[in-house]
Amino acid sequence: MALSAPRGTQDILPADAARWQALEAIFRQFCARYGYGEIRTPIFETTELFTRSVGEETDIVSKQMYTFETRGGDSLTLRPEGTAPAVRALIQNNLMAAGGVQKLCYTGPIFRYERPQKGRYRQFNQLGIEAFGAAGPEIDAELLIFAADFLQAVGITDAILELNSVGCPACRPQYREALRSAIAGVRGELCGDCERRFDTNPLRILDCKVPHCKELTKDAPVILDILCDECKTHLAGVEKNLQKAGVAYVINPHIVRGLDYYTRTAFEFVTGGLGAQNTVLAGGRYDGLVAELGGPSTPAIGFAAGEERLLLSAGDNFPLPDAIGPVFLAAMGATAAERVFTLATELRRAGIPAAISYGGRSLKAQLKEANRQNASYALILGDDELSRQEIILRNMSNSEQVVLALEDVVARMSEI
RNA sequence: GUGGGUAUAGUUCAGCAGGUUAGAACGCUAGUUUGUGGCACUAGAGGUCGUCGGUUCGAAUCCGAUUACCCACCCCA
Repeated sequence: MALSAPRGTQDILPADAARWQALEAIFRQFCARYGYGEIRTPIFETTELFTRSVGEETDIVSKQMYTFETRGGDSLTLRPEGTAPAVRALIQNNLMAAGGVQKLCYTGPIFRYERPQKGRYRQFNQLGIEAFGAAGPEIDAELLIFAADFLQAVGITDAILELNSVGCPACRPQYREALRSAIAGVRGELCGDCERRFDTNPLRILDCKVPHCKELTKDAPVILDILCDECKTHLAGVEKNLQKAGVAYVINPHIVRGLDYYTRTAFEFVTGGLGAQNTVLAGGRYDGLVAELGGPSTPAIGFAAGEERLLLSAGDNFPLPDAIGPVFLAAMGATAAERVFTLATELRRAGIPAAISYGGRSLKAQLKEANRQNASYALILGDDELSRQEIILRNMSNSEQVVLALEDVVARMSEI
């Protein structure tokens, strides 16, 4: 019985790896432009890090994390997100002590125990950035410009930026109560899920897909009406800077964040083609988290994006750089095959990608192999048995051929 | 955790009112080509029809269970 990978995981095969490498290269390029330095944190952390950042009671902690116990009895968890580990590392290594703004970026696997579906896996890869120490709206706008341009650069041209403010500890509780009291009268008419959400997460009721729920809540208050002056000013500042940069956005007051440490700016870039998972990149401001995890009170904002979703969403628009295939060395005859092996080594040591075929196949088969490997050129070593020891350089794309001397081969290939 | 769909060759799929040796396309191997890839033609290899059980003289086909994958709900840090 053959084994398969666990549910919700996948192999990234050589044929796809080029896309991943290119995606991450583009991301690193943007990080360099905007001054984000890479941080690599452990794949697993203490469970407490996530229970403290996410909250003890949620479904997230109780059934969506990969938590396990060490032999020594410590509880560890495969990281279910990138922000909390980054914050932990920031605090532990005292990065804020350097003063100014700390900008961190990361890529890597994330683990969530969920039922897989389109664009959703149990192990997936995220790329993300976090900026610590800047409270004003400029950094929000800068980060959104980064995100918008990055999505463009990877070929996602139809993503829409949806922007909202979730308020702050001063005004969000007021909104939550205003919403509850507005809906309380029709609570009995809501669907079962919303009935439950009323207690657990009333803001999510506004996003219910059931038409009747939508109808019941269409006149419910939105948070933008209830924001405090500071939050309003902040949002206005973000919008002004986005407009100056020419970044299109829409205000969507239904964007919510379940957790209390989120403040003010919240956003999602949404797109079609991802099934029910229509968010391709999301983030927001979390001025409360660093202190929540025991660090100095530090304003912060970040975003993260699932790399699988980015590639899925970009599809054929993804700007895959042209792969330059190897030089393929083909042999006519047994002694020529030995010369091929030696010459391939010589070329590779000179830094030139070289491929050969294995096992003495016909010349036709060897050239077919060259084709399969997307070879740019083929070097055909002549038949020793017929004393035709010349080397033919064949351009695989237009079949042009020239004859080379053995000692010229490396120099000639270096030019190409 | 809940619901729906699918499972036949390396891949994408056909076959299914139950009936001898299970098909196609593409891919693969080789030949036509005293050695030169892509095009064409020809031949060949490759499947215990997801697994287990049941009905039947007979099951890829009908029934049940199970597993895997896909999609959606819940959740979404």
